[in-house]
Formats: sequence, structure tokens, C-alpha cells
Amino acid sequence: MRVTQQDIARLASVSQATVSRVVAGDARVEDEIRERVLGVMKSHNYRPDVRARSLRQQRTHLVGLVMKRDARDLQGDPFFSMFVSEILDYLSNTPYHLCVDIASSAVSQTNVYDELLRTRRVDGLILVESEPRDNRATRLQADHFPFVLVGNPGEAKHLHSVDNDNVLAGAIATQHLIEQGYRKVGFIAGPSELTVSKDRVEGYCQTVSSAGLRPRIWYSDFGFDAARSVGLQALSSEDRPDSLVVLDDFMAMGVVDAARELRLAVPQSLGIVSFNDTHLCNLVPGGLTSVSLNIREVVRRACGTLLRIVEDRNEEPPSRVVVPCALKVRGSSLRTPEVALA
Amino acid sequence: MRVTQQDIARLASVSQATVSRVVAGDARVEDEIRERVLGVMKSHNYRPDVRARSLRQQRTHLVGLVMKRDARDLQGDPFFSMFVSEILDYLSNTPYHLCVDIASSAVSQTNVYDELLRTRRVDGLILVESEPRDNRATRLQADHFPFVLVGNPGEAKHLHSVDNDNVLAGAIATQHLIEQGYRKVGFIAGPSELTVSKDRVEGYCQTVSSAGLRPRIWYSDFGFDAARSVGLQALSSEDRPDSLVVLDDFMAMGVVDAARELRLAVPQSLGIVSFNDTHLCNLVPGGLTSVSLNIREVVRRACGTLLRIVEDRNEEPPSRVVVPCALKVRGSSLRTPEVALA
DNA sequence: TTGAATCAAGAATACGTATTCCTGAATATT
DNA sequence: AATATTCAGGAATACGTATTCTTGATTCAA
Repeated sequence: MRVTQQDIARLASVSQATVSRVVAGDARVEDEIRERVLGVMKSHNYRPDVRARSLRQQRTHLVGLVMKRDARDLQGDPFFSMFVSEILDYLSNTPYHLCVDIASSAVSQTNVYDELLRTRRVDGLILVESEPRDNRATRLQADHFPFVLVGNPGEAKHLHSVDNDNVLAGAIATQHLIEQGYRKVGFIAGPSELTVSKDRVEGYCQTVSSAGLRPRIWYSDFGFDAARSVGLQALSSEDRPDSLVVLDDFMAMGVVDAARELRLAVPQSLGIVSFNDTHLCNLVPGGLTSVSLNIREVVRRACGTLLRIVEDRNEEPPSRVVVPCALKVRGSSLRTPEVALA
Repeated sequence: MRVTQQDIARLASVSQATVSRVVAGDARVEDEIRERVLGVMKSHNYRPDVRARSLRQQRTHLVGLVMKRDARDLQGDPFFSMFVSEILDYLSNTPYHLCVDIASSAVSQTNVYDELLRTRRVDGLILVESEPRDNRATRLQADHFPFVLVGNPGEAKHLHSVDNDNVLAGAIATQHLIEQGYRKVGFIAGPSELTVSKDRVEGYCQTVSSAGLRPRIWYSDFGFDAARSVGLQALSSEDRPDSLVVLDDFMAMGVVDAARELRLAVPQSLGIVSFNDTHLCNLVPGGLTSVSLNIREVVRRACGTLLRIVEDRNEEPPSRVVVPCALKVRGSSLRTPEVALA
């Protein structure tokens, strides 16, 4: 049977209120009584009921993670693992727990919204969003619900967001290839409607333009196979690019495979730079140069902000954090390794 | 402000109890009144408070996922993504949500146990466990708490478990290599104390013995780099193996890289079979042969069982499910592709 | 037509906790 | 010594819902 404060109170000959005070560590309770209560609690293995506590305090100590992504797509996606494990890592030092929900469709988006928030299951939300048209953020704002958007807030102003500087990331990757002596720098992007694609393409375009080069852009679906076939196509074109910036590591693996099939040596005949700097980068011989988005930092900032606005009932003024990215140079872009390492 | 059943009741000129009945879909409420209440609910955007409901019903509709694993290790681990996304997929058709906790140390193990269960944060638990010495299962049993163990229950008897047949998996992988004509079949295992290592090694040993071959076993830590260096070592030994069974896909990638460095052609000079059949298998040229553990099925059985025992307050007699595995043949083990494909 | 039976819906209660309010005693202040 | 102040801890209440108990009305059987 479940042991409650009522039981402890009876056994320690005090009132339930006193037990509650002991649990809360209230200073205004006599040492002798505190000891007695603690003793009974310990010997009866008492633990407070988080459900009652949630109701009473209007706080569940749960935060939600919502991503709009097909469950299928998650399987090969290191981003998801990294994101979740970083969140868990952060929360492990707090009284909060994580409730994960993946919304794959518009319908389930709404469901998630209703289920998690309006029913008050979670105290706050981390919303990973890549489509600006999405109206979830707007709804959350309207309800004055504590949440942090991970991604580009676009026009939306009065909300908390944490984002990578994807424009800069695109620029850095491109600039690096140019500095390595590549002149026909192409870009293999993901679905064109995604902000992440747009932003990185923008950084890429700015940079090639500044260098007096011509932009060459291909759009691909996510995933190894899709990127591989787009890569084959791009590299088979006359006037083929001598280097490619690829939207993520996983897609880059596909491009590497395409290059292998076409017998294009990496990095001599084809330089490759991608994004995310996941473990995948170590799987190709020589390594894959990748722009680290510093997910750990993104998560830490997002969680920090979220917990703060949860605690203060969303009083903190909206903040917009941009986490810098850093190029992690490996073999796939080092045309002149000896020079570069010198 | 938060709108409650009390508010709805007032506005619809009924009692709060009636509102509750309407919410519950109780048939014994007059149509006219029901309509009126529903109307007010809709126009005021009412949603039940899951916290109050949890307290009243003694049920949170949350299930927990607990894995004992270092948060760091998760990053490159497709298993985690697959597992979580399959659970989410399953739960999306139920009223349950998922609370994820990763316990990295013995301390946090206890914390998780206390935090999630004894505080009644979750209704039930999926426990992914690979170390038999672990006493969490025992404690859960003692508390009569609904949980399903994913992994080998070992001696533990009266508990629900879902497991792969890892002994069989080890045997299948080994048998396949032998059938392909390999004779010096080695095994690169993970940490020797893990059940998953032990079981697969056992299947491996049985099979090589039956074939009159000598077992060659190396133990490695998890991860690409560790497996890579153990692979180098194994393949550098005099009388080196002509094929290797590797504990998981990720480690197998490391072994592939080791083979590449030693200029051993796969599959001609070195056959490789691994486990899990993740997306990584498609990243090596020709593909990586892998034993699919059918995680989807494991998860579905585990979730199904868990939800049943949660619903019936753990009355169902303990079940032990063993999910069969299946070999997914790809290039890394096909010494004779034409024959095999014929 | 009367008593029993059915039933819709309100009143009351419980879930377990945190907290406000209150009381009586002890200490401080003059 | 008398009044003011502090304070430990008990009593009562609220959080929002589900459910049992109760009641008044209606239906049914005789």
C-alpha cells in the first residue's frame, strides 16, 4: 500500500502539515520533531506523490520536447540522439524530467499541442522547428505558454529562441573550400522550404558571390540514398563542381559514396564539407570536414532559458540567442594537407 | 486564466459533476444538457487538467523509458533513436506519453528509480538492461511495480521480459560466414560483462565448435575507435581471422576501417557480419551484412505488455517473449555473390 | 392509484499535498 | 509584572477531477 504524509503524521504523532514542512525542509520545525518525522519517513520508505504535488503546486516538473519529424526519419538521425541526450544531461541536475513527443503530421501537431500543454502535462516546451509557416509558435504565444523555439524565429518577434547561425555556417563552409583552392563550389541542400536549407544556402550564395564565383545549387531530400543520387547527378554534369557543401553529415555520406562510384578522389578531385559534425564524420577515410553546430551549447541555452521562464511564469523578456558554429576540419576538404597543417 | 469544470458548470447552469460526466462520455446524461455543456466547453476552449486527473485516477498516463547508458555514448547510437522512435510510434495510438530517463551511474539509477516510480510519476516502465547483476528489476518486483524488461532476464523468473534471441543471433551470423566458405571466423565482442556480449559469444562458440573450428574472441569497448583498434590488432595477428562477427554495426564500421587500412579486401579477404541492421549498414560500399534484431517488434511487444499490465494493475501472469532475429545479407559477407544471388 | 423501481443530476467526498490561517505558549520589551 | 512579539505546529482549505451518495421526479407494475 501507498504510504502518505497522513500515515507518517499518525505514526509520528504530528499533523500532516508538519510532515509536509519537514519534506519541504521548512526551518521552522523543532529539531526533535524533525528527527522523529524523518525517522518514520525513512523506516516507512516514504516518498512524496508527484501527482498530488503537481496539482497543488500547479507544476509538473516535466518539460516537453516536440519535433516535427517522421518517426521513421529519426532512426538514422544522429541529431535526434544528440539532442535528446544533451537535454537529459542538462536536466539530470535539475528536478525536471523530459517528455518526448514527435509530431509527424499536422494533425498530430495539434494533438501534441493539446495533449501536452492545454492539459497541463508539461510546464514548458522545447520546440524544434524548421518550417516558418508552422503556426505552433504563434499558438503557444497566444496562450502565454512557456516555450523555447530551437530554430530560426523568422519574423516572429516576441518569443524565446535559440538558433545556430546557419547563414554564417553556410558562409564558413563555403569560405573554407574557397581558401583551399576550390573554385567550382556547389551546394547540395535539403528540401527548399526548410529554413535551415534557406539560411545555409544564403550564406553560401553570399560567399561565392563575394569571391566572384558562380553558385551551383541542387536540392535533395534528406537521407543517404536521396543525397547519393543527387550527388551522382551533380557530379555527372558537364562542368561539374570541384567541391560540394552538403546540408548534413548523413547526406554527405551519400555524396562520398557517389564520388567513390564515379572514381572521384576526395579531397583531390572533390572537396566536401558538411554540417553537424556528428560521429559520422569519422566514418569516412580521412574524415569528413563539417561545421559543428555546437548542439550541446544550443541545448544548454535552450534548457536554461526554458527553466528560467518556467520558474518565473514567463515574465522574462524574450531573448534571441544565436550560438556560433565552428568549422571542424578533416580530410575531405584538405586539398593541401601539409600546408594546412603547417 | 485556466478554465475548469467548475467554470463550465457555472456557465452551463449545471453541476461540476455533470460536466465531468460529459467529459467522460457518460451515457446517463440528457442530450439537451450534454449539448449545452459541450457548447460551453468548446466556446471556452476547455481541456481537462491532466494533473488533477492523475491524482484522482491514480494514473498519469506516462510510461518511462530507462536505459543504463552514458549520455555521451548515446550520441552515435542508432539503437537509441530507433528504440525511442518506435516507442513513440506505438504510443501515438494510445493515451500514453513517454518520459525518458537515462541512468549513467549507479547513483542515478537509484535516483531514476526513486524519481520516476516511487514518486508515481509514471505508471509503468520499460527497462533496458544488459547487466544481470543489476538489481533494479528485483527492486521493481519487490514493489509490485508494472515494468517490462527488455533484455535477458537471466535467472529472474517472475517478471515480464522481451528479448532478442541473442544466442541464436550469434549462431546465425557465424553460420552464415561458415556457409560462405570462411574458416577462421573470429568474434569481436563488446565489454565481456554484458549479457548481450555473452549471449552472442555463446551462439558463436556453439556454432564454430559444431563446425569443427576454433573460436577466436576479442573483447572491445563500444564505439568506432575502440573497435577499430581491436580490429587492427586482431587482423595483424599471425594466423589472422578470415572473417569477423562484430557486436554491432557501429563497431563493425571501425573494423571495416581497420581492414581498409590493412588493405584487406572486404569480403574477399575478410568477411564481416554485425548486428542491429541499422542505417549504418548502407554506408559501407557493398553494404554490411547484419543480423536484424527486429527492434520494431521488440518495442511493440514490450509496449503492448506494459500497457496491459498497467491497465490491469499488474495482474497478468509474467510473460517471457523472445523475438526472432533475421539475417540481412549484404556485400560484406558475400564471398561468392553470383552464387548467393542465383 | 399506490408503492416499487428507474434514473438524471446535484451534493458531497476523496485523491495527497502545500499553504494560509489560527492558537497557545514562550520569549522579549518596557 | 504586564503587554507585545515571536514562533511551533495544528486545523482548515484549495488544487481540479472522478465517483459515490443522495434526492426528487418520472415510469412501471400491481
